[in-house]
Amino acid sequence: MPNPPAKTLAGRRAQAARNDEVILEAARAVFLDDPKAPIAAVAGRAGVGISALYRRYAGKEDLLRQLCHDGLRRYVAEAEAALGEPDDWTAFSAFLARVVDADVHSLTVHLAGTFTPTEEMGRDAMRAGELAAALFERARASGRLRPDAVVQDLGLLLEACAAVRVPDPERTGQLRRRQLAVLLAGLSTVPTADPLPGPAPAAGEFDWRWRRRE
Amino acid sequence: MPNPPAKTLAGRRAQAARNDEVILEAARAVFLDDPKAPIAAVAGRAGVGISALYRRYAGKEDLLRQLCHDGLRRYVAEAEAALGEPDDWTAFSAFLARVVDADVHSLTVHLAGTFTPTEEMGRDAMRAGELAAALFERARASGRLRPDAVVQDLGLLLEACAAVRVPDPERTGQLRRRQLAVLLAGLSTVPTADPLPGPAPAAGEFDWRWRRRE
DNA sequence: CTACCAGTGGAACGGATCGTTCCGGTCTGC
DNA sequence: GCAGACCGGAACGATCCGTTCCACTGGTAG
Repeated sequence: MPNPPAKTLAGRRAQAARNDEVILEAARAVFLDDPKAPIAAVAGRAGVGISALYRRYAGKEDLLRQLCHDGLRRYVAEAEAALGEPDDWTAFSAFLARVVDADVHSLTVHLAGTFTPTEEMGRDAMRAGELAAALFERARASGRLRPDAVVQDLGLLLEACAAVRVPDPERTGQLRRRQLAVLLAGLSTVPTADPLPGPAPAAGEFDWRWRRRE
Repeated sequence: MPNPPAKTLAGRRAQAARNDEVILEAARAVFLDDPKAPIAAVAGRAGVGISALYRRYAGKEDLLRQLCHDGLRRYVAEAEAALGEPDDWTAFSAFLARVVDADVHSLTVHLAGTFTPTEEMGRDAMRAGELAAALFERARASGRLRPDAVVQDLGLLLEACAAVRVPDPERTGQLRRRQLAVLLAGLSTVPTADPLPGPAPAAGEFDWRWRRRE
């Protein structure tokens, strides 16, 4: 019981431990793509049976809650890390870039309401708000933020970035960075010299929406 | 028999004509709120029975198609109207404001894929693209647009505005205007003097997402 | 070496949802 | 009057989905 032979490969315990990881990853991918995807889709994506899921989580709600809480913790972690950055504006914009890249917004806000939150999540959410406010105030103090912007504008900004979505996840990331750059420029007082990032959106790149869904 | 008339305007034909309007309006409201809402929700919102719907449309797909096509026509109409505006930048930004206000983006892009489009819609979509490009080029010619912005960035911009959503529709409109102002400022080369419009988002204004959804 | 059982795949079940059809009733226009 | 346009809404059948259940397998303890 104490020590499994080889951790790299076979072993029932090893497979189970690996499945923990694989399932969470699949769940993240699937539910980010569609917050009300069926549980079977997660199992399919993970390449495991449904039992493997129900062995780990009491039900769908449990899984969603965990996923959302993970996102919240990620948000808090990124904010704390950003507060360590000396330059005020850099701390602010880098934080947003990290959050956008990790798609934390979809993970938290878009999954919220599909489960009953725990008290700990409430506390974490409050802390997240405080940290964001701190970063925002530092950015404001740097004088580079429009004076009429408020912390809550970050909610609009993150929503705008999360709304960008194309079939290819990597391309989605690039376009979100571009969107973020435009929004940050719009919230800024000093005109930026940097060009808009990423390959610009191309003609027909959004046509996939017109193809029949599901 | 236990049904009193209770109508303000007499005439069966009049009621039918009124229902045409009421149903379309209800359908717009309902499907804008949730693109895959059940047909019964539209009937309920319109205050009519389901038959009143099926008398007018062959099926759900038919209704969706009509709604989407209406949105497309609205887009084209607004673009044509905007092209009449003498000032290049004003034509551009006013067009976007009208489109955002009418929520045309949700009506078209978000409903696309839920039905098989007609050829006429294809033509209209193409014309819409050309008109948007014309407006964009005029804005660029005015020198007020960042040179590295492209027409397709309008897709990102509209998506960002459509993503703003709170329970109160009027408030949603205000917040979308604010989002649009930030994005336009971000796409612009000259710093704008106008402050961000509308009451700024308030603390807790986005908390409704955390309340349990249906 | 062997008996056991943690861990698994996936079929089966029951409930919910939704598009569409159908029928009985009402009221208008003629 | 009365034919039929028009309506409300129950009923139906097709999915879809969360969860349970069961047979099976191979690592592991003793």
